[in-house]
This record gives sequence, structure tokens and C-alpha cells, in this order.
Amino acid sequence: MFAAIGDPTRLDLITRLADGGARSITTLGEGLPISRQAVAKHLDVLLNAGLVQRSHTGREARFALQRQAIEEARLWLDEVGAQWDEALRRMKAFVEDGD
Amino acid sequence: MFAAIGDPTRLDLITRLADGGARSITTLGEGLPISRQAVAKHLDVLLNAGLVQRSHTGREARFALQRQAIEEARLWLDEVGAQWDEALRRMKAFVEDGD
DNA sequence: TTTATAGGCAACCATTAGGTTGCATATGCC
DNA sequence: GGCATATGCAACCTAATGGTTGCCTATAAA
Repeated sequence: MFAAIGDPTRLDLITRLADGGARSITTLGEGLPISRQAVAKHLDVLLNAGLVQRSHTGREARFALQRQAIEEARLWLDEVGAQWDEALRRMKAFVEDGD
Repeated sequence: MFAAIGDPTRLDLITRLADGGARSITTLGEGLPISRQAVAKHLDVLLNAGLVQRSHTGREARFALQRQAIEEARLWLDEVGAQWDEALRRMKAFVEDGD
């Protein structure tokens, strides 16, 4: 999942979808210096990573952000942060104890 | 930076450093199925991404997590989450208004 | 029923990434 | 000094990535 977010183009796509709306491939690709196919591939990666969901409407394929996935990434980073805090707390306690 | 976190091996390394401690390359590589050089390369990527910091002690190179970088990643995800929440709030308000 | 629009599929390409091996260097310890 | 340990540097290899182009299918709109 982090690998999926790791590509600048995909990070851009995610930003464009951050408002929770659903957009077509062509729409999402507007302004990007790459072909529609390239955009489609990126969306595929995001889809496989569970970061977006796809729905078909007529001849259009619309993509929307999968909020839950973003949440998971946040949780992981929170865990690392928490572990760090805990270690820092222990270290501080140890120092004060020995003081 | 997300690209740096995106590799499983590097995610592992970060986890090993999550307690805030500093470790040598060899130590960090213990248990991993790859060569020391590969580990060193990964640490280099993390270093360039600002996720870890390096300090030399004698013949050892010790790496420690750069807390601030983790924080930045969290912030970004928070922003996307907040944007989402805001959009959801507006949508809800709109629906209730039209109701 | 044409014609234009939105995608899907597949083959192909160049670059990058993750790994490896071999060799050189620097520091610790006898 | 002499040997072991901890890295650093560089060349090389293979597979995955990010992109492209060409062509085919499906749905809108004239």
C-alpha cells in the first residue's frame, strides 16, 4: 500500500480524489503529462492496493478513494510513533530514576 | 518518502528502529535473507528520504529513525483524511438542506 | 446507422530497483 | 605488527516499473 502511494503520479491522483468524489479515467488524467493508458495503469495499481474503488457507469469507469485504506496507513504510522513515544518515556523514567 | 517506506524490507528496517535506538548496519541486517550490502543500500534510501539519520562511531555506522519524517507522513495522510471529512460534511449539509 | 468518445488489451521499450560478488579501507584487539 | 570485524565502493545482473503505441469494443449522440 505504501508502495502504491509512493509514486508521485499516484500521489497526485489520490490528492485529486481526496474530496471523496468519483471521477473517470480521462478526467483524472487531465493535466497530467502522460497517456490515458498510463493513468489507467496507475489507477489499477491503486485499485489492487485497495486505495480506490471502481464502479462502471455506462461507458465510463469511475474511481473513488477508499477511505479505509488511507486510515490503515495512518494507523501504521501512529503505531510507529507510539512505539517511539513509549521508548522515549521509558528512557526518561530510567534517567530520572538513576538521578 | 512514501516510496522509501513502500519497500517491505525498508518497512521492516523502520520497524526495527521504531524504538528510537541506533543500530549498526550488520545488526539491522540480522535475520534478513539478504546481503549486508543490500541492507546498506536500503538504509541509504531511507537516509536520502530523511527517514533515518546516520552517525559514525569508530568503525561502525549507526542508524536511527528520524522521528520528524514519520510525523510528516502522518500529517499528509491526516490532510487527505480531513479533506475527505470536510467533503462528507458538506455533502451531508447539502442533503439535509434540500430535505 | 454513422461518428465520436471512453475504455480495455496486448506487445514493446527503456530505466530503475533490489540484489550479488569482489575488492579496498578503516578500526579493534591481541 | 597482524588478524578479524564493519563498512564503503563499484561493476554487474535480472525483474519490475512507468510509459508508449496500435487496435478492438462498447456506449452516446447525430
